Amino acid sequence: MSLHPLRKQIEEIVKLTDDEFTFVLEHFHKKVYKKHQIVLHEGDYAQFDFFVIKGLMRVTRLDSEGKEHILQFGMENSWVTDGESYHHKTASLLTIDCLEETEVLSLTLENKEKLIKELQKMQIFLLKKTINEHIVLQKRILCFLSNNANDRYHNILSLSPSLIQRVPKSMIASYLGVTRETLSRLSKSKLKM
Amino acid sequence: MSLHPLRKQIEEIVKLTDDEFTFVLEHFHKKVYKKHQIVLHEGDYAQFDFFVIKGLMRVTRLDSEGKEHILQFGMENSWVTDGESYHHKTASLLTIDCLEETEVLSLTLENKEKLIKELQKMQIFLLKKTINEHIVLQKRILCFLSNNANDRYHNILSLSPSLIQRVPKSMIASYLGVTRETLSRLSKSKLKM
DNA sequence: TCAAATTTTTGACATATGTCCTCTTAATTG
DNA sequence: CAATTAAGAGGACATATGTCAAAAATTTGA
Repeated sequence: MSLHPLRKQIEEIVKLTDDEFTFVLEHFHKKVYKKHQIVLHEGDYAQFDFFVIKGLMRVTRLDSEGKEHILQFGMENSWVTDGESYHHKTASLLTIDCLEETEVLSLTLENKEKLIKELQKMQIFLLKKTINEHIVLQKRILCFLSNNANDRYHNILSLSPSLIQRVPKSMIASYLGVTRETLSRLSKSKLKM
Repeated sequence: MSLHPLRKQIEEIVKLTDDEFTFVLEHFHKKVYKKHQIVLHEGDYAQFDFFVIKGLMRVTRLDSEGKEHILQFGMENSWVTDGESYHHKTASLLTIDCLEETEVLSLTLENKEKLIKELQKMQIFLLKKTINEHIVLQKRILCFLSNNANDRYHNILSLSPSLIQRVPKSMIASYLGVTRETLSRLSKSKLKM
């Protein structure tokens, strides 16, 4: 019998009883979005934090020249939102859409705050989860600081090999901060090594 | 009468009584480090999370070619540590040193965990603080994705004008991910605009 | 205050990456 | 299945950034 993916993630940090997990789940809403569906438009307020059960989401930002940059991919077991808009209730600068049909559990800020008040364990979980995400972001910054495009590409190849199978290389390029042409040429120089 | 800087930061998120703040402070140790002193060596375990009262710290990483990259500056009211080493008790890949004589309050992981168990408000503070730091890191990543060196430089100029006064430009260059020569040339192209 | 050390600037050139374009192939959809 | 769209590769050239060496400016310390 397989554990619910959300429960599995929570229990990597704090153990829950069946009743507690049922209680947790009551704060979420299950939703299914279609491929290409936009779940957060730039300028809107991010109402939800999404836990991805199945599928693939993408968080993007348009720059001043109209170019799109990918800040994050959200695969199974990832959490996806615009943190600034969600927590500070401001207009979002980001867009979130689905690259595949995507099933999520959505959590409003209200329900998140209710949940952490009612169940102390969830506050511990959220703190540790946020700390772990912080570590991941720091590593991504270090990757920008100390690696060229080729190294960043190989880095993501080894960190998320499955992602490369699921999204076009032009999106990987956007995530890495290079053009698709540059990425296309890197695949060669890699072979030389 | 001026509020203790740590208390001020905490109370931007949760209110504390005098007794509560005294209790919080008991979990910290005050330390003063000399200019150039290294407070975390690469390979060591990060024993402390530092809250900077006065002075300036720097978090760096050596890449595979021996080049140094600056991940973070920690001025007054900043928190500085290697999160991965501190929370996962692993050997640090980072080095932390002081660019000025620096006075800090240091917090061991043990004391942090004691504190959040004993005082629920501190858990809320730490969660919100971590969320805010997360937002800052995401913005830095977006800055790498969508801006060239010139724009990144002007970005930090407007975000942290005081930092520019306190550290050599070569360190700003390292923080921005460019060479000092490139940064030096940018200061010109800026004037053209 | 002066000499030494550090930091910044500059030049000449090399390399990495971006831009615009075309062509081919693969994927999607009606 | 056919028609359309999207993705990937590649050429030719432009621009941004890095490298190395040296000079100029600034800071530091005796």
